[in-house]
Amino acid sequence: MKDHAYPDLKDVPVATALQALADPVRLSIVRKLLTINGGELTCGDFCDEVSKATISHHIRVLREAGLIQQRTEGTKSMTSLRLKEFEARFPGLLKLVRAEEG
Amino acid sequence: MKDHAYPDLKDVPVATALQALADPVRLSIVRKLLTINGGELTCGDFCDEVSKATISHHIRVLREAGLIQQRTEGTKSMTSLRLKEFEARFPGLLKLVRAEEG
DNA sequence: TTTCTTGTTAGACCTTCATCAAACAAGCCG
DNA sequence: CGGCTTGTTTGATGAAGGTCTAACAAGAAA
Repeated sequence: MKDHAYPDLKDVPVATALQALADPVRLSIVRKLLTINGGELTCGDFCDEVSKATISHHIRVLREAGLIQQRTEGTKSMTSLRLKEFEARFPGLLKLVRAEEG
Repeated sequence: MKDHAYPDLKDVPVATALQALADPVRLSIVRKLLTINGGELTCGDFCDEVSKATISHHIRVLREAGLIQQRTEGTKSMTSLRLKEFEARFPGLLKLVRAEEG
């Protein structure tokens, strides 16, 4: 498993960020990451309702929207939010997601 | 043309608001409304790049997401942002849209 | 009334995208 | 080495939704 590149947040358009968050599965992923306060989770931790292939797809969308970063550890991919950077680029957006505990 | 109902903002999920704003045409509509500082525009004012049927569709999506309100005046439909209410429900969201003058 | 203007709706078309199974890649562990 | 774990990728499928034309609705204007 190779490491993935993730974008500079100043290159991420608002529409991309909004679109990334406008999906129930991705919203659920982000919320899970928010509840553990900036900690790391593996893809497997998100596979409650959909297949690992689907999760892998959504993780990619979130990564390309600048929301998350990943670190490879053995066969696992440790995923965490880019909290400070994302908040600096899109102030208040994550707070809206956190507020509604759906 | 009959008047449309628009939702109570407390009943609008975050995902609905994000999805409404995650489209280039709708983003452009909202930005036009933002530039005139809470004023009113007709559907025709948005028909630069797409047909009036398409605009009507997008206006409906925005209305059902609680972003806009409409007032009938003759054959025209005066559209304006629900600035205060939307800001109260989703603090900072419209500011993100306004910030990026795309 | 007839015509024009403005917007909505129905229907069709097509792109995007969410989803899955299956195959693959790559690191761990016996 | 061979099997196990974890993710990724590919290809197919189906649903959602953006777009248009054409038909319609309703007020304005002549």
